Amino acid sequence: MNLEEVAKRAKVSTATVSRVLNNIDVVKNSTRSRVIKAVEELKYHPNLHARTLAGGKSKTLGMIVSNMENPFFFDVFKALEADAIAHGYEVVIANTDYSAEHLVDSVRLMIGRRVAGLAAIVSEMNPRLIDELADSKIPVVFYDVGTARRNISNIRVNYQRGIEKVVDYLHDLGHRRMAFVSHHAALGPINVRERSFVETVSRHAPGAEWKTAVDADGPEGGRQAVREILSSGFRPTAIICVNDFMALGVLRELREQGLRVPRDVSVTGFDNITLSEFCYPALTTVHIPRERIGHIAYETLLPEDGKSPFASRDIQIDPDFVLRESTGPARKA
Amino acid sequence: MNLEEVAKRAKVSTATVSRVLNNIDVVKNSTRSRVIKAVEELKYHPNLHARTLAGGKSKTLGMIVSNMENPFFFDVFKALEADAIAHGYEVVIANTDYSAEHLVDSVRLMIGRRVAGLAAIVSEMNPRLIDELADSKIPVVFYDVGTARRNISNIRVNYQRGIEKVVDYLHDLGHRRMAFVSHHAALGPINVRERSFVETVSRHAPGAEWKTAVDADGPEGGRQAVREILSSGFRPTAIICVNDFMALGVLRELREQGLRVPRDVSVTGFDNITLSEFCYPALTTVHIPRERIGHIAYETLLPEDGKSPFASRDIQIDPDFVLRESTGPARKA
DNA sequence: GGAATTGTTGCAATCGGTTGCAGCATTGCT
DNA sequence: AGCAATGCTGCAACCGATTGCAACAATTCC
Repeated sequence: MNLEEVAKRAKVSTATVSRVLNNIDVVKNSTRSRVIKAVEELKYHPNLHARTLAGGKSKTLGMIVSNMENPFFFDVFKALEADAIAHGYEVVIANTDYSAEHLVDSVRLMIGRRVAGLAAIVSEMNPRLIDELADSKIPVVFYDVGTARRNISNIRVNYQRGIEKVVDYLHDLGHRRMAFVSHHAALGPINVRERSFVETVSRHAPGAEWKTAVDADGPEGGRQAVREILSSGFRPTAIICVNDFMALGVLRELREQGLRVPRDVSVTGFDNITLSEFCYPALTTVHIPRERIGHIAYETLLPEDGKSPFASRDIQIDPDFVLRESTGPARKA
Repeated sequence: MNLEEVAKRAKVSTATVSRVLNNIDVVKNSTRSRVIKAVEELKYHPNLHARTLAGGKSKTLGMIVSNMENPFFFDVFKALEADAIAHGYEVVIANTDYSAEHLVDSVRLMIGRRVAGLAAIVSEMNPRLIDELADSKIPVVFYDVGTARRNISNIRVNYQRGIEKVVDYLHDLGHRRMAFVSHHAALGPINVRERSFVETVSRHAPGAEWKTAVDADGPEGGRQAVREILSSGFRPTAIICVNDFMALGVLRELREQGLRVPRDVSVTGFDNITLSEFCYPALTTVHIPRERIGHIAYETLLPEDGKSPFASRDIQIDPDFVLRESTGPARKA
């Protein structure tokens, strides 16, 4: 079922059918309706591959994320997609599950698909792979990885500042034994958060003891991390989590172990995902404007007409501290 | 950057390059390595559209879901994707947000993309649209909507049975005033769940009072639904939620209103998503084997070699009751 | 009424690959 | 050495669209 069959049935050329389908308004009304009739009768659906191949331009955006299960990524996606759809684009997403291998495959796939733009919201990326993207000429926007270049823009959040706000706040409440729970990604912003934690503690909370634990991203990972910390004998009065998603599991495990939050232990998250407000107790966290990030990503990849087609940008975002119920004064020993 | 340039550089024809790229092992080793060298030097990435167009077959599966934000759908996706990737396929997903319009667009897009198979995990679908899919000849598997036909398979869960188990259990605990919280989808399985609720209450819990409330799928919707119920003056001793995702919001709002779960009110979910175990209190719910559904979907669309290419199937799944901490005896008035 | 416009439609090249078939180069066999 | 079998590679048609250009048709204008 292709253009030709439709053309035959409507007794016109494929060129005319194509024009009708693309709303090019030079076609006579009577012809147009004949074509439309044929299209419907044959239940014809244009072949997207042929279309983008012939047209030379793709109407799809790509998005690569580390862990779609974590609502953080989904929220960014949702905003990006809304903008895309509003402008007649679609967005295909790829989930790497923090695997470098999957990431390579996903990037190659996106290039192969000749996407009109690519948003990579991943915590790390091999420099060689970044080069590959740079050479592809595809407009790219990274979230917190790599550096801006000709065809690559960058959105970054000041994690350092976010963690400082958290540590400062806890230190003021008297906390002197803290734990940091994070996940596997060895490089990139995650490590930035961990490093920030260590540095900030030694600078803003001198003399405090601390410990870090690492497990998979997600509630289950958070739970495991807490088990690891507690079974080591360390008894923190505050647990700082690399993100809210893991914090959910931390809360759960503390409850299981009979520790009250925040009376016995304070817990903080990061990101301010919707769930952080629905868990118990509601999480004190740091707000990352995910929706804004999604919109910026879109606007960066596909600027409104009038502006230059694609300009490499470097955008900084300063996160805000969000106080809820999972934190309180440190318990006296 | 295309095959021809690579061919020129390697001093061979495009046919040979194509053979090398597709691992067709008739190419002489020395030639092969010359081609590979050229591919790498030029950082060539084959055009996916040209490839599927010329090859006639697509290596991608499509999946359409109602609400990717709800972990239920993500879990199904994850299992499906794992199988797909293991067999060299990729899967592109479309999110309809419960919008019939988006659904139509998504289906058309998938057909246009000539996917090798399509999994539609949505709660409702216009019969005309189903026909469109049927005519497309694309292997399709529905989850709980439509009926099996030539190229359409069906996986369905016995909701009726699931709800019965919940209502029976609550009735045995003495609950006589129940509320049902569900979301917007007007037709399909959601309504099945609601209808099941009403029928089951009148059959298994004769004389019980009940009320239903509807809002958006998700924690926020659950919260709103509870507000609606309580502000109407109705004071249920048990709230049955159409799914766990909404139940999260129900728990939160009850807490806010000073009602203890399960002492004052019992709450149940449906699906048994991971979060149902991490919220407080952990949810009593009904387990839907999402992972299994994903695997079945894959296996149905792309049967292992040896079996017939695609056979229309109709699969039934019986859900299990999962007892946790959010339910208890009805409070005496 | 005939020339100049303007409106509609078709021809055919093109996008970037895949693949059946033919042909040249080797190698094997007698 | 001569012929057949086999290995490797290239030619060219094809996949299903888009689009510049030419051609024909319908109007408009003087």
